[in-house]
Amino acid sequence: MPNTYEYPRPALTVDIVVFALDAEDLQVMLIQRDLEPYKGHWALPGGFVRIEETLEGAARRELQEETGVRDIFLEQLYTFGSLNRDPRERVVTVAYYALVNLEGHDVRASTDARNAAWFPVNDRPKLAFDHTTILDAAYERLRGKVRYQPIGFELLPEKFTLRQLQHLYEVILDRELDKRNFRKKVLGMGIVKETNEIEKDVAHRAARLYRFHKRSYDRLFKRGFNFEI
Amino acid sequence: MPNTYEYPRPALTVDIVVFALDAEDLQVMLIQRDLEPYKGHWALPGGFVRIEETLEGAARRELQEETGVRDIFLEQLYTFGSLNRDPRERVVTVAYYALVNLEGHDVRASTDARNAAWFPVNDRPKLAFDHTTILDAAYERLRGKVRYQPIGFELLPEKFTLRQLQHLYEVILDRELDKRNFRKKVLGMGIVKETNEIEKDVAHRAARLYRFHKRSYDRLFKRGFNFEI
DNA sequence: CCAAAAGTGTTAAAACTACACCCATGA
DNA sequence: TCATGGGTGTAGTTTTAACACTTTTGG
Repeated sequence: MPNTYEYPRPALTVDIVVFALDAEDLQVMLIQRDLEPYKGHWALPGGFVRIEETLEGAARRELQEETGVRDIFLEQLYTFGSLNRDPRERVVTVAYYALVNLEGHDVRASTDARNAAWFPVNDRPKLAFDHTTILDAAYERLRGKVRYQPIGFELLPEKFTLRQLQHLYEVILDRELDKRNFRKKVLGMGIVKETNEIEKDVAHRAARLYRFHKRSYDRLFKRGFNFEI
Repeated sequence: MPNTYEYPRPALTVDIVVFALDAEDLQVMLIQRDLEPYKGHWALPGGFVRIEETLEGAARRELQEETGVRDIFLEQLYTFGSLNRDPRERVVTVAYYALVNLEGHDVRASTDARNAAWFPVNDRPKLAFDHTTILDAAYERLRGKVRYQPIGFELLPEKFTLRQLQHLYEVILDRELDKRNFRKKVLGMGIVKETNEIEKDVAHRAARLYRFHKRSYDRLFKRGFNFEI
């Protein structure tokens, strides 16, 4: 008999918290459920782990199927296994968080016959299952990690202004930063390289565009350098 | 038919990396396997998650069954799910790491008819499965986390000397620290309280004993205080 | 010519680093 | 009385934090 085991096994799923940044806020992508339980509620994208795919593989597949997003920064967050997470049966979920830049990826607001949409992290609907707990954990991880690892760049287009970068940190850390000190610090680290382009279509002096220089960062990191905003 | 599912499911296990500190080194607890595969090899304590217990519950149960250790600091590390971790079938494991103080807990070197023993983290045998990867990840997590969260105290007895605390950081961070600067910093944070006891049975001037003051730490932490060694 | 954001240095305060000697205790 | 670690302060350097004006550009 296939799929029969000596002892009962929990179902295993992945759920993904996808963050993006618009001009105002940090956003999270949610999907409206079309099945019970929690039909009609908003939830994190996710689904079952297949027997022949890795956890990260499952996360990437679900993300593409449900939101059209691919080739993005994805990192494991935490595994949630409390007993009554899902009213149907025991389900253990491995949660991931992802960072995308809204310009570079064609994140459709609706795919796969489901309703997908961005919500501000701080102004979101009630979520299905324990997804509020998962989202809170992801947000906290992001806030913590962004300070000492240069993952924030994943939320920006390849070329960005220092103002955009500062805005990113201000939104995530939820406090204002001093412009001069911020520039001094970021430029002093030598991990962004200026391009010879400037931003376009702005109604004021155009700012220089910079690019994250992973090569420099990796070199510094190996020497014990501590990226810290 | 019980334990039969529509789709195949991976087995779900927990594995625990238990760290302790002796006078010299950081140690890790390993168990010698008495069954195939990897019979006779050393491995991390761990085992299957039962359908009616949480992940952390499974970790604590296995830890007690296999090593006799209980009531200790335990934190989820990472979930490992690559396809061929286990030669028998697909097994996903949720790894935890634990910190114990050798004085306070009666960690028997052998229980449950198995052979359990401490090994220096930097001088350990080859491990079964992907347990070397798991141990390395735990060690890295410990090194990272100990610097900005006061989890190191879990490796010490309730009352400890500042020298012991400094030694702990030197071993984990693998570098020497300046005695005066270290004391200045730790005492300046106000998160250890001196007791009016001194150490005993030492062949030199006895040092004052201190105690970690969680209350003060929690208060500072809420105000955004950043514990940093 | 106005509105809006770009870009740019200095100074005071705080934190960090390096460093050496006397003291108390038990063997 | 000797060996061992306990305990203590200062000075130079580096890092951080606070702060305001001129320039460029498009509307």
